Amino acid sequence: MMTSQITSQITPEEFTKALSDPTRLRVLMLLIEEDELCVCQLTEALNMVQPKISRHLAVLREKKILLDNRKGLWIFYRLHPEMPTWCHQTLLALSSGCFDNEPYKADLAKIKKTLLPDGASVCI
Amino acid sequence: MMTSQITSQITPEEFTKALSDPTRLRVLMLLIEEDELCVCQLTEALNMVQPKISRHLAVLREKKILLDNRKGLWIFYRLHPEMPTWCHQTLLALSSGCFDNEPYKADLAKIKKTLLPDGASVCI
DNA sequence: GTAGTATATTCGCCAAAACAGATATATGCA
DNA sequence: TGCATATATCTGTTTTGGCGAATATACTAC
Repeated sequence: MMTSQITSQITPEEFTKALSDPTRLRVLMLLIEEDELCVCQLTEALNMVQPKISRHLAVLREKKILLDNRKGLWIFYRLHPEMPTWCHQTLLALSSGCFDNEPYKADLAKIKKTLLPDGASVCI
Repeated sequence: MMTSQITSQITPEEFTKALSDPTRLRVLMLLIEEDELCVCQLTEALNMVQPKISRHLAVLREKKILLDNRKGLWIFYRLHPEMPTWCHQTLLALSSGCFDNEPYKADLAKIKKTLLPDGASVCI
């Protein structure tokens, strides 16, 4: 017998609420451009204290918008691969409104600087 | 001399915050499908008291997401024609996540019932 | 003018959510 | 084992934002 796992999908209301915080929006915009980022990279790029970043990451993780992946001491976050298509397209549409403006442009520039040319990431 | 009117554009933070309320999201989803709707149609379709609808419409109007247009006793709201493209595309992406589900499906059905076949709208 | 209808706004209250700071947990290494 | 680093969570406080109810405004018809 096959038991299908019912993974409750995020609702549009939950999704827009998750996007409604400026910090979370900045994180998501970065993760549209970069496959994965660790907490310390985000803390550095957004210039915020670490617990603040972690709390917002937890919100996005609990809604299955982000997926976390520990690699030793670091925990990397990425857009959840099973996120519905409409969520991804919403983020893409928003990104075209973001990257012409601050702080999104500067955030991305800062992140790019912490990435090695071959894509390997460093933590400070 | 030509003086260009600097109309401050909505920011992505302001936009996502405007979308983060369930009532406002429902209104916007309806206005993606219907060119214009008056307050009493929205009040009826969403089954909410009129001041509640009006307050949420005011939020969207102040952010220039909606444009109001009085016709006698009725005030019709529509998506603001000068809304940035990325806003419109964001709403479109969200709509494909909404209309398979409640309450969006039922809201739209209710609205359709209050429209005359020729598109002229009636108020109850 | 008055009356009636549609819509907007104000006010006081309450709950959700963000915050700073302190602390806890997990991992790696000596 | 003990220590250092990265990240998560807890706690108490403050801010934000939605709500119901009452009231105000705008328009139409008489």
